[in-house]
Amino acid sequence: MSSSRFPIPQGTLDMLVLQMLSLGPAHGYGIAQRLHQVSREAVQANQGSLYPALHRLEQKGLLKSDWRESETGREAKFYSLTRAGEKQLAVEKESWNRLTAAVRLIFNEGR
Amino acid sequence: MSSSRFPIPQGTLDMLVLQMLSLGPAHGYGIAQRLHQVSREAVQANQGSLYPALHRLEQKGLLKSDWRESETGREAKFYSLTRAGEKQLAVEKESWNRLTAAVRLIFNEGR
DNA sequence: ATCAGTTACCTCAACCTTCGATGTAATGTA
DNA sequence: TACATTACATCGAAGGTTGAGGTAACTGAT
Repeated sequence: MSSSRFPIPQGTLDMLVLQMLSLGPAHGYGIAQRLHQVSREAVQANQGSLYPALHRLEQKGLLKSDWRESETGREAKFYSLTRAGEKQLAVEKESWNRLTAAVRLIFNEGR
Repeated sequence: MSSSRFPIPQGTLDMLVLQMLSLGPAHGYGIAQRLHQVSREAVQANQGSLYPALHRLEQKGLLKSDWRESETGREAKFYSLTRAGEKQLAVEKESWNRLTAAVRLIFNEGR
């Protein structure tokens, strides 16, 4: 409630979704929960961002989906990484690392 | 040329510009140069992103500008941080740190 | 039986930023 | 003369996030 939430920058959500799915298949709602828990409440995936993200990732061939029964016994759409998705995750991690390294340099210059 | 450039995520450029100006006043072109040098060629600010960013930051009252003679003896628009800009920079740094910390958690979970 | 809360999916318009292209103009240099 | 650099600017296209709204089924409590 009170903790000021930072915005998730453009493109970052895709990477986080791919990362979550690298731990195994999950449905949309579950991905949001994983993200929330694993980040210790820091990341709160908006449903209005998450579902479109899943759709475009699937359309790009980075994910595939099928309907299965969820842990609660209800039908849910489970997503899993494709080979291309794994590769893309590696690429985006690498980009992220370069970006954060650059920002670190920028902040540390001129102490 | 060959080094694949990562995109600067939405909102990040503003923070980087503020940070550059926290080192002292500079004109747009100079900010781009500082960014490029300080980041060791990793960040390449697009002029089509940079000038609009400067304009909106000034409009928000985070920067102020005046025309002065540049190092090369030509007229240039020098920007400098306002008090509000300094505060905003602190806020955005804090957000950035929370974001990167969260992403680090997400990546490290499940090694 | 009803009400609230949770699980689980989805869509849409508004907003904002980045990108790449394009344009102007002055200076320096080969 | 011609090209690269400095230095400003604008514009449309593209793309993703947000917040709001909507559907539906299941659970537990009153």
